[in-house]
Amino acid sequence: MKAFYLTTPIYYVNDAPHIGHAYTTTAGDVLTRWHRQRGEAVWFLTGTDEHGQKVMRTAEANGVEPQVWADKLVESAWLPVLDTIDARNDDFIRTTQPRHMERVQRFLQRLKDAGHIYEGNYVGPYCVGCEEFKLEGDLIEVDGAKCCPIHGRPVESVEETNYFFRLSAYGEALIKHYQEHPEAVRPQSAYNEVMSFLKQGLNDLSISRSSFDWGIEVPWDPSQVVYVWFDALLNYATAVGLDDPAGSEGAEKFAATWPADVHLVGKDILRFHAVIWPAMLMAAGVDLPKCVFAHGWLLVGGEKMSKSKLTGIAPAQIIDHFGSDAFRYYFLRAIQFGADGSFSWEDMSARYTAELANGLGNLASRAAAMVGKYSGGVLQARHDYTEADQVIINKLSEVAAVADERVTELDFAGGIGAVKELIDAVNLYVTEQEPWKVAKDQAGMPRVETILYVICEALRGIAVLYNPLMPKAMAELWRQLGAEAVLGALDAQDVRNAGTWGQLPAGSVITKGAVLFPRLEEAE
RNA sequence: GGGGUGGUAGCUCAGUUGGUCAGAGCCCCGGACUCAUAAUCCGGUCGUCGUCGGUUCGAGCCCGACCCACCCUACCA
Repeated sequence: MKAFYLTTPIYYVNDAPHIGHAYTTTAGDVLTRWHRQRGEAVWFLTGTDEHGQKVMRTAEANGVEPQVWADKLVESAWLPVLDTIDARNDDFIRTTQPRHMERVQRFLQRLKDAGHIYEGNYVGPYCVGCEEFKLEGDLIEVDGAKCCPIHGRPVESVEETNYFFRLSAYGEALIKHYQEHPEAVRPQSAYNEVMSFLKQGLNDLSISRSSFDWGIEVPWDPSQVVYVWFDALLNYATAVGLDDPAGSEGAEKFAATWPADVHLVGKDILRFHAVIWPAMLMAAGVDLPKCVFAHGWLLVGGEKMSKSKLTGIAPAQIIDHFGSDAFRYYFLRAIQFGADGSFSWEDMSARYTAELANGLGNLASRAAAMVGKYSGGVLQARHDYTEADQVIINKLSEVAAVADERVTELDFAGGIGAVKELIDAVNLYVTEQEPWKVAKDQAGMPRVETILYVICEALRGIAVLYNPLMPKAMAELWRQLGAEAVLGALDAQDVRNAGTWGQLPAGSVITKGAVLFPRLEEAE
C-alpha cells in the first residue's frame, strides 16, 4: 500500500526558524498523525535547503565555510525546533547530503540526455536575496538605484552562460493538468493565481550558475552549479529514492511513497511548487504530486512575518510559556488554513484560558474528581440512557465524522471546531444533570453512575480525536481515563472509529492526574 | 494596466446552491450552581454585513461601478 506522503518545504538555513516555519511543520505533523491514526502508512518529510549564494555569503560574513555554517544551524536550530513543537517526522533531508546530491545529478543528466536542457546566455539583474534573476519591470527605485522589490536592496547585473530548462514547453500541459485536477492546487485562491500565471505563458528557466560554487556540480560541466531552486525542489523525490535502479531499496521506497499526497508550502513559494516543479517531473516522466497546498502568512501587528526582515518570533518564545500542545492548538484552531492570520500574545492567552484550561482541561478535572468522589475512582457500568445522554452519544458520533472529513481536507480549524462543540456540550451536560445533587440520595446512585459514564466515554472520544493535535495532553488524559489497559495505546486508536459509543469499559480506573492545561500567570 | 483575495458586532472571525443570515467565541454587565483549574451554566448590551446602483416577491450571499488593504503579473522606460 502506498504511504500517505506529506512534505514541508525544506527550510533555508540562512537564519533560525521562526513561528512561520513552525506553523507549516505543525500543520504537516497534525495531518500526518491524523492519517497514521486512520491506520494508513505515512511518510512525513521535512528538511533543510543549504545551497545557494545567500547561504554562501552569510557563511562568509561569519567567517566560516558554507558547510560549517549549515551544519551549525541545522544542529543548533532546525533539528531542535522539531522537538520543541513535538513534530514526529519520518525523515529529515539536507540538500548537502550525498543521497540528495547524487540523485539530483542523475536526474539532471537524464533531462539533458533527453533534450530538455540546452546551453544559453543570460544577462540580467540579479537579486542575491531572492537567489534569482529579476525582470526589469519588477525592480523598484531606491535612491536612484534599481532594487529588488522584496528585499529593497540593489540588484546586481549578472551575465552568465547557463544551462536552461525548457520550462516554456510545459505551459499547455500544466494548464490541462490543473483543469483536470482542480484539487491539485489548493486553496481555490492559490489555484486561480497559478492558472492566471500559466495562461500568460512561461519562459525557459536558467537552472545553473557559474558565478559562485556553493551548490551541486552540473555533472557534464564542473564550472557550473545547479540553481538552488532546481536543487531544492528535487528533495521531495530524492529523499525517497528517485530514479534508483529497479530492485534496490531506494526504488522500493519510491514505489511505496511517490507521488507526494500533499506538498505544504507558504503562499510565497507557490509558483515554484505548482509550475516549475511539476514541469520538471513531466519532463522526466515522473508522476506529479497530488496536491500543493499553499497556506497563508502569520501576521504580527498586521505585518507579514519574514525571514528576510527580522520580525520573526522563535517558537520557543511561545512554547516555553504555553507548551507545545497549546502552540499546535492555537495556530491551527484560530487561523483558517490557507488564509492569512493574525497572531497576538493576548489572543493566544485568551484562547488558551477559555478553550483549553477552562474548557477541556476543567472538564477532565471535574470528571475525574466526581468519579473519585462518587464511585471510588472506578468507572461503573451505565444504566438506562435518557434523552440528555443520547444527545451526547449522538454528538460524539457526529463530531467524529465531521472532524475526519475536515481534517483530511486540511480544514484544521473546522475539525477542531467540531470537537470543541462536543466539549462545550459535555460541560453543559454536566451542569444540567447535576450529578452532585442526584448523589445526595442513595437511590440516585445508578443515575450518577450513568452520568459519569457518559462524561468519561465522551472524554475518551475527545482524547482520540485530539491526539494528533495535542499528543502530550491527550496522553495524560488517556492515562487518567485508565483507557490503555483495555483499549491499548492512544496512538493506535482509529480516528474513524472514535465516534463509536461504549468503548471505555466499566471497571476502568479513573485517576485525577496532572492538570491538563494549567492556568498561566499573566505574562507581558 | 490586467488578475486574485479580503473589507460582517470593541477584538478575532463563521456565514453552503439567495428566503429566521444578521451569527459564534472573546470582552463587559447581571443571575444560577458548587463536581471542577475562582472553573461551569443561564440571560443581557453592541452591527445601516466597505460605498452607490441593479436583478428579484426577497441579497453579506447574484450583477455593475467605485473606495480601501494585501498579493500575483505586464507594458513603458
